[in-house]
This record gives sequence, structure tokens and C-alpha cells, in this order.
Amino acid sequence: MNAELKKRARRKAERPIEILDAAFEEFARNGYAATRLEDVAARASVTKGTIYFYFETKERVFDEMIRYKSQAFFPELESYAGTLEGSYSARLRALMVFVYRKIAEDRPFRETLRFLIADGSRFPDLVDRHYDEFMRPVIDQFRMVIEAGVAAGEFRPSQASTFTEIVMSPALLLTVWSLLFGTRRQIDVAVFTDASIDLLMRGIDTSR
Amino acid sequence: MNAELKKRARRKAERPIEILDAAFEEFARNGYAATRLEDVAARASVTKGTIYFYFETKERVFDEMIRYKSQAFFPELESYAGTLEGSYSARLRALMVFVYRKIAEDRPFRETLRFLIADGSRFPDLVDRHYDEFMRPVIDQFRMVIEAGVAAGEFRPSQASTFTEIVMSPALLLTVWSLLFGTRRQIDVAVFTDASIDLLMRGIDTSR
Amino acid sequence: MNAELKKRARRKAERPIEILDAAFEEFARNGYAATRLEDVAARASVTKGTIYFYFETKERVFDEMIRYKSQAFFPELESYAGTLEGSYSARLRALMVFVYRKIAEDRPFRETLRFLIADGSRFPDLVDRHYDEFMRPVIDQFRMVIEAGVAAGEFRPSQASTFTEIVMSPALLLTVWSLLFGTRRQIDVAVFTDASIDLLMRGIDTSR
Amino acid sequence: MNAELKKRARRKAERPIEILDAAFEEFARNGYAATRLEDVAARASVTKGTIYFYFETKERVFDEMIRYKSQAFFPELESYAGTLEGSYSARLRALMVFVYRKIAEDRPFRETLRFLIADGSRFPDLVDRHYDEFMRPVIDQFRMVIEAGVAAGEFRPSQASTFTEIVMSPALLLTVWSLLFGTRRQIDVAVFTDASIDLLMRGIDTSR
DNA sequence: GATGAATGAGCGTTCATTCAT
DNA sequence: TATGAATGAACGCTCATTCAT
Repeated sequence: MNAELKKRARRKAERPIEILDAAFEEFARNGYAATRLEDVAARASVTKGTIYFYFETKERVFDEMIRYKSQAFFPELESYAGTLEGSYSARLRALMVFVYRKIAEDRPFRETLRFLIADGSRFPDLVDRHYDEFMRPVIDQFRMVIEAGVAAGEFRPSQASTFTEIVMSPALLLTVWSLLFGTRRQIDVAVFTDASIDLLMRGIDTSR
Repeated sequence: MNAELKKRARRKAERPIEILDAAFEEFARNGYAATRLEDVAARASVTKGTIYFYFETKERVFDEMIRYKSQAFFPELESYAGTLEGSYSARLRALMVFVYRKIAEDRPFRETLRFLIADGSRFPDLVDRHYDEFMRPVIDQFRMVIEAGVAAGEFRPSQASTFTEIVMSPALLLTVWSLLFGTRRQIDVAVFTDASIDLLMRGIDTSR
Repeated sequence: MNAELKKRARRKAERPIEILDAAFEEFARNGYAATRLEDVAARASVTKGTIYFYFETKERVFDEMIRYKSQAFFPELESYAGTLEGSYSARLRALMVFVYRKIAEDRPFRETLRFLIADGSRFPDLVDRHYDEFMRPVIDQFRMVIEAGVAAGEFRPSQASTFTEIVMSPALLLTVWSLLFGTRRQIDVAVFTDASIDLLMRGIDTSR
Repeated sequence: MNAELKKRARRKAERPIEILDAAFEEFARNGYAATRLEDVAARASVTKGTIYFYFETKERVFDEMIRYKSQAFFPELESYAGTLEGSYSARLRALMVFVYRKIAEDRPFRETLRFLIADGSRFPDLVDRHYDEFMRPVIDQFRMVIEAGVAAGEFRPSQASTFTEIVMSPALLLTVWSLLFGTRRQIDVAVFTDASIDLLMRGIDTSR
């Protein structure tokens, strides 16, 4: 009976998470407005009323789902960045591989981007948060490596340090591609990443 | 009375277009599901019934709005590409400027991308059409210039010709940035374009 | 050109009839409430506006359609009744055959009954009219023959003269059967008529 | 509180029935298409939403209302038929009285017939069901008695056993009369029944 | 006479939200 | 905690009716 109790307690504690997981799937499938809380409830194996026990409104379910699903890239990134070593070129390459892979493989990240593009105007806080906790840290890490590389004479001085966004733009394209075409026009992430790195590092032009 | 007649006739002919223009604004503001046809009607200064005189369903309004708003980049691109001359490097730069500007300045293009990212799964035909009439033509133009440049020995052989998407990815980032942050974190398109071109042409790395 | 003019004039004169014919078909198919004037118009090869040129409202279209479709049985019946001769038994048989056939074969009659059963409460005048111009005359004719037959000693005195409805009830059953089951459970009208006549004339019982 | 609970539980269980009862009244008054679910709801003292909690569509409300209202004549008839005894003539009379009374007194039966005549084409299953559960059983009972009577030499062989419908046709006339004229031209059921029985048993004709 | 664009009231249906249990 | 019956506002869509041409 103690075991039973514990199981129940554990389940109780996990309820909100189960609901948010279900919400993620449903919102991802239909978008914010077209998702019915009833379907979220069904997917989480609870009833609508239960959702309202844990969350005040549909907006809150969405909001907290996003926060829950998009948390924790920041520390991951920082910690990875801390391990970088060797030439700045190697560091930049490694960072790009890391970020591209994250973006390409992390469905929650991808769908969060979809949510924010679709309904960001209704949830401006989430957009800001996404910038602060994903976009900016990534840009900052790129900038730091690039600036250090320039200082070390390894990279030529260029706009790349002011527009670090450029360096992550192929990764974003990968994401948008996936959001638009799903599995229909899949791009080989590894090869695409290599190509992007190659291009950004060495350029197209031979006339230098 | 002749003037009256003409005005009426002209208005009649323009009704569907006025409705689609209004639909664009409302769908852009709220997304597909959260847009009320009543609001579209009000913005177009007609009543709900009138919309249904011209369009069968809300879906059709959306679909035809997208088609109407995203038409005609293809010929524009082809015609521009036909005027390219000079070194392949110059041609590629010119093409990038042309495409980046289009993407950056054309709100219908931007919002169409938002629509497709948000509700593409409900309108797969529109997604395919967008690929066929925008993405692929752009990619093809880039590829042609790059391959010619490589053949002429002006560009080094690289993955750039197999992953031409990379070349347009900064432009896509510009779009997504705008969709996400609106005017809050605006990027200077001209400078960003220059930077992107510079980077893609010459690369970051100095070690060559 | 004179011919053209005449044709046009004729068509013009026939327009309302064409509309009422079309209305009959549509109302028969869907009932009053579920019929769209647009469909009536289409079937009559005119536009909705034209219907309103000839009829004030949908109710009037229905009303006039019923009057048009159910007219003229009265004189037909009277004139037929005038031709009856021979024994009263033969006259009654002939009258039953005449009435049964009319009911069985006349789709407008059948559908009118459907209309009145379905929407009679909305059109009480039509119901009264149907009674006055169909039900009562039929009953009266039966009654006259029966009473004359009784007076002549050919028929036994019975309730049949007060409840003449009974004599026409098999015909009504035929109608209802058709309205309910369409062609699914068709009854052979001729044989059924004979059987009904036989039964009503001679009875089931042998113990007399 | 226990009383409260019970009352609530009972109400909950009765809700669908209350709705169907209300639906019966409204559909009977206006027909299927012209009935507003809002009025059904009001009559049942609930809101529109509640109806949709119990029934999927307006069609389902109608369908289930018919099934609920027209159930259970079959067993009643069988059980009554089991009690018949005495001469076949007496049995047939008794059966006719039983069926005629049922038809005359049972408003749900009458209105069901109206529904099926009016909207049967939209609900073919209901029409079939009505045939299987009302028309055929009645016909079969009549046929069995008549055939037994013929076998016993009490009835003369006639078409009455192949067209048993004739025997129930006066009852159907009674129904149609009521559907058409309501209380305006009421027929005295008892006397009409007697007259019908008399006529069908003995016939009009004296010339035998 | 005839058209057909336009209206607007109305209805079926949905769904976020509430609340008694 | 959790349920699920109940609500009611809202929205897509329909269609009888009008009216300028």
C-alpha cells in the first residue's frame, strides 16, 4: 500500500508534465488556436477539468509548455563552449557542428520556433525569452570565438563579428526547411553542415 | 450615370481582390484559425455574406489569398537573371542583392512564409507551390551562376553548388528575424546583405 | 422577328409555370424548409431574382405550387361520375377503380399529401382547400352511390354511408405506402384495387 | 445532501430523455428542418451546448428521438395477440380494435408517421425500422388470424390474406386524418372502428 | 423583365471555462 | 485531486430577400 501511495504521489507530481508533453504534441500538430484542450486532456489521459486544476487558462498551458520545452539549452551551450580548445578555426567549426546538430535534431526547438513564428504576437514574453535564452547566447558564443580568432590573426576582420547571425543562418534554414517540408525534402544534416562550414570559412571566391 | 456604372463595375471586379487584401491583413495579424471572417469582411467594407458569394469556405479565402499574394516572383527573377553580366562574382553578388532585397522588403513574401510555417500542414498544396515557384527557382538561379563561375575558374569547386540553399540562408534568417521580432530587433538589410555576400565570397578564415 | 417575339412572349407567359414545376420537384425532394429557392431557380433555368419577380415570398411559391399542382381533380371526378351507369354495385366498383387509379398514378397528388402532412400547420388554407376540393368531393361521390344503392335495395344499410372514408382508405394506404417506401415495397395497384373492392363489397366473413 | 445527490443523479440520467421529449414536441410542431435546436434546448430547460454533450448532431437528436418514441409496440402486440381466443371472427375483431385504438390514441406513433413521411428520405434507416417493427408485425398478426380463419372455414378465401394491408388501412386513414386536420375534422374512433370492422367482415353488397 | 451582387438575420456546431460532486 | 456535466459566447456558413442595373 505504501508502494501504491508512492506511485500515486509520483503520478500526481508528474501530471503537469504529462499535460505539457501532451500539449506540445497537440499544439505542434494544430497550432495554438486550432488545438482543443479536450484533445490535450485525452492525450494526457486526464479530463479537461484536470488541466484547469493545474493551469489557469489555455494560454497558460501554452506558455508553460513553451517554457518547459525550450529550457536548458543555455547551460548546455555554455558548458560545451567551455570545453572548446585548439585553433580558433577548429573551435568555430566545433561550435557550428554543435549548434547545427542541436537545431537539426531537437524537435522541441524546431516546434518552438514554429509556435513563436505563428503566434508570437500573442506571446511577446515568450519571444523575448527565446531571444534571451537561445538566440543571444548562441550569437554571443559565435561572436566570442570569432573575435578571439580575429585577435589571434587567425580570422580576417570582417562583418562576421557584427553579424554573427550569418554564421547560424544555415542552421536556421535547416529548421525552416524542416518546418515547411517535413520529411519531404530532407537535407542531409551532416553534409549540409560540412558544406556550410566550408563555405563560411573559405568562401566561394577563388580570386583573393 | 456612365461614371456611376463604371465605378460600380470596377468595384464589382475588384471585390474579390479587396477581400483578399483584407484577408491578408487579418490572417497576418491572427493566423488562420484565430481570424474571423467577419473581421475580414469588415476590413473589406462588405458583409460576411459577400465573402461567401466569392469564396466557398474560409479555407478557400486563405488559399486564394496566398496564391494571389505570392504570385509572380518567378518571372521577375528570371527576367532579372537574364540581365546579369560581367564576372561571375559580380553576377552572384548582384543576384544575392536582388534576392535579399526582395525577401527583406516584401511583406507579402514574409507573411506567406509565416502562414506556411504555421498552417502548412493544413495546406500542403500551398507549400509545394511555394517551393516550386519561389524556393526552387531561386536555388536554381544561384546554382547556375555558381556552376558557371566554377567552370570559368572564377569560383573554387565546393559544396556550394550542391547546397545552394546555403547561399540564400542569410536572407531567410532576415525573414525569420522579422517574423519573430518585428521591428524590435531590426537588422540593417543593406549592411547585412553586404556582410553576408562578403562572408560567402571570401570566407572567415585567413589560413588559405 | 414576329416569331421571335411570339416565342419570347410565350416563354414569358410560361415562366411562372416553369418555376412552379421546378418548385414542385425541389419541394418534393427536400420538403418546404429544406428547399432553397436557388435550386428552384436553377431547375427552372432562371435566377433567384426572377422568382421574386413573379412571387412575393418562398411561402407564396409553395402555396401557388400546391394550388397549381392539385387543381382540377374536382371537375374530372364530377364529369366521370356523370358517366356512371348500370347497377350500383358496378358504379361503385367503377368509382373505386377510378379513384384508386388516380391516387396511385398521380404523383402530384401524392406529393401534395406529403406536403400537407409535413407542413400543413404552416399552410392551413391549403389543407382546407385540399379537403374541399379533393377529400370531400370523393367522399360525396362515394356516399351518393352508396346511398342510392341502399335505396335501391342493392346494398345493405350500413355505416358505410356515414363513414365513406373507409371506402377510400385502401387508396390512402397505397399513397402512404408510396410516400414512405418509394419503390422499395411496391404494391401492385391493379391487384390491390381488386382485392380492396372485393373485400369491401363482400366482406371477409362467410358466416352470414 | 444524500437527497440532493440522488436528485442530481436522477436528473443527470434523465437529461437525454428530457431532451428527446422536448425534441419530439418541437420536431412535431415544425418538422425536422424548421426546428431550432435552441428551442429544443429551451423546452428541455438546458442550453444548446448540453444537447451537444449528449448528441453529436441535430440528425442524431432526431434519429434517437424517433427510436425512443417508437419503440416497444412490437412486444405489446405479440403479447396481446397471444391472449386472443374464441372464434376467428372474434379474434380478428379484437385485433382490429386493438390496433385501431393504438393508432388512434398514440400521438408518438402518429407523429412518427408524419416525420417519416416528411423526412423519411433523409432517414431511410428509420423508415426500414418502422416497417420492420410496426408495419410488418401488424400485417403478420392480421394475416395469421385470417389464414387460420380461412383454414377453419370461418372466413372465405380471399385476397385479404395476401393484402392484409387493406385490413389496417382504415386505421391508417384515421392517422392521416389526424395529421392533416388535427382536431378540426375529428372522427369518432370507436364508431369508425366498428364501422370498419363491420364493413370488412360483411361487405357492402347484399347481392350474394 | 431579368440579373446577380449584396445583405443580414439566423442556425448548427465548437470549445474554453466553470463548478458541483 | 479529479471528474464530467453544463454553460454561453463565438464562429462558419446558409439563404430568403432586396435592389441597382
